[in-house]
Amino acid sequence: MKKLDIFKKLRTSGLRPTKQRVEIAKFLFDREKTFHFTVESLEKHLTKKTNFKFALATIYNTVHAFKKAGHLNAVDVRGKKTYFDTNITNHHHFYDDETSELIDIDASEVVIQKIPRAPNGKKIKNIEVFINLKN
Amino acid sequence: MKKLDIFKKLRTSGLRPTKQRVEIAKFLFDREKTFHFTVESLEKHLTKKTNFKFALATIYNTVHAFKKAGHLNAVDVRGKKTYFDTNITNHHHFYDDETSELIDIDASEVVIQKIPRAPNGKKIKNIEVFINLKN
DNA sequence: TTTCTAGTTTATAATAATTCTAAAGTAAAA
DNA sequence: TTTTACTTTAGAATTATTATAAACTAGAAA
Repeated sequence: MKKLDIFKKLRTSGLRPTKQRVEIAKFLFDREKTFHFTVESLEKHLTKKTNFKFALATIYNTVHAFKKAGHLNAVDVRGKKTYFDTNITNHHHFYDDETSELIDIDASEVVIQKIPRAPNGKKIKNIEVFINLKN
Repeated sequence: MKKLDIFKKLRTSGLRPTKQRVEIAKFLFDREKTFHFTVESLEKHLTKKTNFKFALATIYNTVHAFKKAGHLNAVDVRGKKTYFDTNITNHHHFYDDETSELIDIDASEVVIQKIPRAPNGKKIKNIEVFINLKN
């Protein structure tokens, strides 16, 4: 991902490119494979990688701005922490309860043959499939 | 649901039938349709319906014992609170983000034609489908 | 029955994740 | 440059949940 694209992510999220935000955006978006994180894990990675300090509030704010702009997705997983996903394409997840690990499943790997129609005046926004794992 | 069944739910959860627990079990299981609740909403319903007082800790403990015994399911939903479901059969959900409302979908209403196989040494425990709604 | 014991309820404290706040700092417009 | 509006930050506040310990109670034992 080019440097310009990082700035574009920030700009389209309504965020000025400050030092912290640029590092967060680089860390999240400058990679081949998508990945999953919590605010806590992101903070650890960032401080380790950059030697700067990141207030948790800054990370929360930035991540939420990215989510609002559609550059990140939140994933609903059992437990207290919120997981985020840099994969914003329509896709699904394996979830391993024992390790709390999420694994992406490409949308093409899941074919749904039949679903009920949405209730009274509602429309279907999207479909999420969770395949829970055990050993 | 017969009174005996309420006591059976408690017994099979390893819980003595105390006043509070009997009321909780009656409220949860003595109904035609399954329903969804949080600990907070359950507390409100119980105090309104019975005029007793229920410490939150009692509700947490009881609900978790029911879950552990398989009489309740936890549902992963966006947001901080944990939702529970008295429907313990294999099934799916509509979720309405705007109203935070969950609606059951019978397992037979969803047919999945293709899923990927589980990763390295893992097995599939179950599959949950969430159909997110919009207006 | 009454007594005793282990399990229970309760209020409150502790914890954990997240959000808020207000002061000090910084990017970018003027 | 100077100014202004937006940011970062540390720490306080909030929210959901879990832990604690003292008072209470169901059910076994006498």
